[in-house]
Amino acid sequence: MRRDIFQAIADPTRRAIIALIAIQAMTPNAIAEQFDTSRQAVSKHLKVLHECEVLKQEQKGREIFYSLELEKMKELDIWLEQFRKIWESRFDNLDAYLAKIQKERKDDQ
Amino acid sequence: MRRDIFQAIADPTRRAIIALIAIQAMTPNAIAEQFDTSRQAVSKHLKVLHECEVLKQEQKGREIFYSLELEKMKELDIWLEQFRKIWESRFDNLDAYLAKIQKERKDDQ
DNA sequence: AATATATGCAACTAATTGGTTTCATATAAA
DNA sequence: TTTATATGAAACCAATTAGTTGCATATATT
Repeated sequence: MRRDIFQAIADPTRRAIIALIAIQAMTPNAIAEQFDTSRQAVSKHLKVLHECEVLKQEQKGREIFYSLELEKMKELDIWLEQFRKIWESRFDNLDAYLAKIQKERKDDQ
Repeated sequence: MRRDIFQAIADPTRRAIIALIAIQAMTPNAIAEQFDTSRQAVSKHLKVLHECEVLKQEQKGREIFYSLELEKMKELDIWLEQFRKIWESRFDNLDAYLAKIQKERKDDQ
């Protein structure tokens, strides 16, 4: 089964769980209260996120606290890097273009 | 049907198509040659990516050139921003911690 | 010790996905 | 004008997904 950060964030409920947990560690019950779906459905999402290593668990008695594994989010950031380079270079081109037409206007004077 | 950038990049073939097209605009046939799947399967991926506005089309005679819509990739970047803030603040904490123990060592001397 | 709470797993289901093959259409080349 | 090429759409299929309900287990609480 495909288990990666891209598949993990494809589902909107999972993205909401990630955003929720980014702020503070939470138990499955506390998380489930924030959604309209059943506790078990949330539990399945947590399983997926844990298998992708997006979340980590910490057992405290009968409770389990899930927290965000920031390193995994960085993987996404790294993938995005290639496009960031492109869009920055396009801005550079725009800068160069603006400088060019500005120079031309100056030359016209 | 859910059609967003997150769902668009969930599939590895689609991510490969995006990366391929980021470099230069390409026709469906040229793209399909890069993959093991059929031209029609690639065509379906292109349809999804186009519907998500990740790709844009430009018709030239009987050929269609697909190119990347960088703005859509920025949407992803914006979503990531919230986590970037967190991990930067954690690094700040690490910096503060390192400064603290360094000071303590100094005090011990 | 009996009961309540927190959690995960199994079995089932409807919808979606990613692929295939076949067919239709539009443009270019002979 | 006939033929070849580029592309998308339709119908179908197997696998996956996201949800449900019911059950099992472990830890607290009474």
